[in-house]
Amino acid sequence: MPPTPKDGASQSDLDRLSSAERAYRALKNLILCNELPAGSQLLEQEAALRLGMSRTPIREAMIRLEQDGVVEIRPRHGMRVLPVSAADMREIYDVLTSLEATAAEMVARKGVTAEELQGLKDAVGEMEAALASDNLDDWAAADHRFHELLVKLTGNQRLQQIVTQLSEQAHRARMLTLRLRPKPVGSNRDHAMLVDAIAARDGEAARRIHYEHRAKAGDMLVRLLDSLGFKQF
Amino acid sequence: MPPTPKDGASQSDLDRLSSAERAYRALKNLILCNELPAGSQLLEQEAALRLGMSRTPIREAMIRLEQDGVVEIRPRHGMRVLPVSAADMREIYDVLTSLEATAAEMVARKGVTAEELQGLKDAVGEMEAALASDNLDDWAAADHRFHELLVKLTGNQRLQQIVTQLSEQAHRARMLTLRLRPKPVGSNRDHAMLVDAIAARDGEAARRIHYEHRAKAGDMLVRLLDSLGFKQF
DNA sequence: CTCTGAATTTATGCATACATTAACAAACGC
DNA sequence: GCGTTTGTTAATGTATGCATAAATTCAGAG
Repeated sequence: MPPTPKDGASQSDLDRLSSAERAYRALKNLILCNELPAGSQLLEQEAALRLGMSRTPIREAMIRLEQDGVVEIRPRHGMRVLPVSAADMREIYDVLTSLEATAAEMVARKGVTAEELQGLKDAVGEMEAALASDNLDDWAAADHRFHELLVKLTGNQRLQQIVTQLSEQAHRARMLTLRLRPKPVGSNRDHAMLVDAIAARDGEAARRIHYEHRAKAGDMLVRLLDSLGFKQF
Repeated sequence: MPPTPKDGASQSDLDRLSSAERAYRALKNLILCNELPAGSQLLEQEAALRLGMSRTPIREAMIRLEQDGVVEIRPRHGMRVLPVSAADMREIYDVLTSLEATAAEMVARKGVTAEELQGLKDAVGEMEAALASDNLDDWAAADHRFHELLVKLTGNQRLQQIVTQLSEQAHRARMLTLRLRPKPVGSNRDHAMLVDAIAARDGEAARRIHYEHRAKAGDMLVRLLDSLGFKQF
């Protein structure tokens, strides 16, 4: 096997990508990292200059971002990074809660291999370690991996794609509120319980546990965003 | 109020739409109506000629269709209308079942106005009438309206958008199997029961009824597609 | 007859040109 | 001063040109 980097893209990989694809990834990255904050506007020409390409691939990237629900294209004002209000977060979490609870049930009913279970356990372990060392960024990354893995284990690609899209929409707001909320100790407990339910192939319990887990997280985020008002978003 | 047509697009409306938007709608329409059957390929130039515009707006439309999950863009072969296999249908219905069951519960808990409830009842009535007069196309249209209205009543726009997208992916296969399955008498009963549960604001029952309803429909479609093999798709 | 490889065709990806029209600003009338 | 109107600017939507690279075809060797 040639030396293939497992994640991200190597230089040569990036090279062979189309400009439109590079533009899409670059812009999405800027947005998800809050480097282009909510409300920012970016003209096609500006983006083209910034990324060193012509307007055409930029337009194509913007169209995709608009369908992803992270920007809005306003005919004479370029693309505008969409703010995520408390109401938006409510919508997103209502759907995420439904889908991930279903995912948990599906995975529990179907059963998982020892390695797959270990993957979930590893993520939980990382979350506990991160929490012990007070590293919230690491915790968020591990939490994200856990949820991502759970959904992946369903094998349902549409489910994966939709959950990813919604998670990305919520990502910026989640990052901004990461340090404003109580330490997620309950979260780790929930995840451990879910892993047990999956190991026991108890679909009923898995659904209930994960449903409560996501509902709690959603309520907290919505309340936080509400209390923040629209200072950030 | 100026004479605004309530649905569809008037001539002048169509006129003021961008070519890219017209291309998107036209192509999507061709696909959903099976005029471009699954597996069809269409080059940019062909589509441009067909719709009387240049390749640029066609490209933009194709990009959107690809993100909608109805076509695949294959670099030297134009766009290809994606087939919907039994496994795809399984994926789609698993997600739809989860989301619509949640929608039913949300709507029941929230409660609906008399007019909204009547809208649901009207759709059920149309389905019964269509079934009585053996008009399956009308039945399918009314069924679609019922499900659409149910989701709309949640007020969750993201939920609506996702359900619409999945329904569109499933639409062609559903149409093809419409006449191959037993008459949907149970379906009408399910809908009537759901309406009652919503009227009674019984979220629990609403979820259960609609979950079973969608699960049944999904199983039937998957079995049908399986038995068809890949003749059509 | 089959397989290989080179030449040709052609669809695409991107850049660029251009017309359109919305946003902005300045000037004018009230 | 203030509202209106007109003129200007500039961002977009679409068309088009062009280089690239993939697919196909055809020829020739085995």
